[in-house]
Amino acid sequence: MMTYVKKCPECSGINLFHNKDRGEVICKDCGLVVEDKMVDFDQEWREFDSEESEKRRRTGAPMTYTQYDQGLGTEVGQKADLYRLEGKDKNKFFRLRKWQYRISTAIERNLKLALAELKRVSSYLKLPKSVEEEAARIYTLAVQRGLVRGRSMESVVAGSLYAACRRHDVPRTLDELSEASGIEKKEVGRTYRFVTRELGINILPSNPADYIARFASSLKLSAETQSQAIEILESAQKEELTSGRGPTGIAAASLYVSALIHGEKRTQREVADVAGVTEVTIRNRYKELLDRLGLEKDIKKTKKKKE
DNA sequence: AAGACGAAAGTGGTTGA
DNA sequence: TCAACAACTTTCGTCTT
Repeated sequence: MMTYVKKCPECSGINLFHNKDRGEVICKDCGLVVEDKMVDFDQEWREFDSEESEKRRRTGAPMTYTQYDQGLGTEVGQKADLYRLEGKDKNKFFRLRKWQYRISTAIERNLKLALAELKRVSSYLKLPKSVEEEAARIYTLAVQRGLVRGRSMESVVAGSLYAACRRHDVPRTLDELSEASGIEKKEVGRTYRFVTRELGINILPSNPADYIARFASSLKLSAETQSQAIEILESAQKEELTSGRGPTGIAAASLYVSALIHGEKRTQREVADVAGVTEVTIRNRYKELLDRLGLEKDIKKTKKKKE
């Protein structure tokens, strides 16, 4: 079973303590309750043969936020039942079905549509299930608080997904979200900020290192280049070159430099494209990196080697 | 000819009065 | 609510390989 959270969002500590009895995950460093909706996956009974297991099991499909009723809804009457009923029973059946229909409030209908859209976008971006779940949870909360009013459903879906990505350290750029959802980039950003602020979701600035792996692989760079890019990134953070700057630009520049050092040169254009920034930004970051960390000699070294 | 570089003007968002 | 501001983009001309 994969853990839900790896790092404490408050202090970034990794000493997370799973308290199964209370269904909580607690950060040992700062005491923050990181997650309080854990599901206890153990069964509390034992079964010795198939008969007992039939009798004692009482759960159905897992509960999930990606179904509009969290997978727990009741449907009145399935087709097969319909033909078995007669007279009074048949009337009863129709009455019940009508009821069921009326119970579905506007919220539920909205959720049904939205979650379909959410799944579509999520699978387009090949996002892990956990992120999809989180996004669905965020969206559900947003609907309940009436945050969708005045905004398009799609944009809130995109915003929720973006927020979920950030929380799970699987960063996708706003551009990618925008492309997948067909919502303008500004709009996605706007609703993302709005939703996270209104719901009080902590927004830790995304770590540039999280982008490296994905960028590196789409540029087909070696593992060495990749790991050096992360080293460069870390020293850049020590030099305080990273604060206030867009994380994608920094990640892109680190990769660019690292590729130069390893003789796997990529053009600024290529790197800029996968990172979703312009060459100019890469140039600026790149220059800062060379200035503050003595990297010129490393690049020259690989140049000479070539000759 | 393509890529790298840098200047200048424009954009959208944050901040602080 | 408005203006100043920082980061980033777009555009374009020049230099280097």
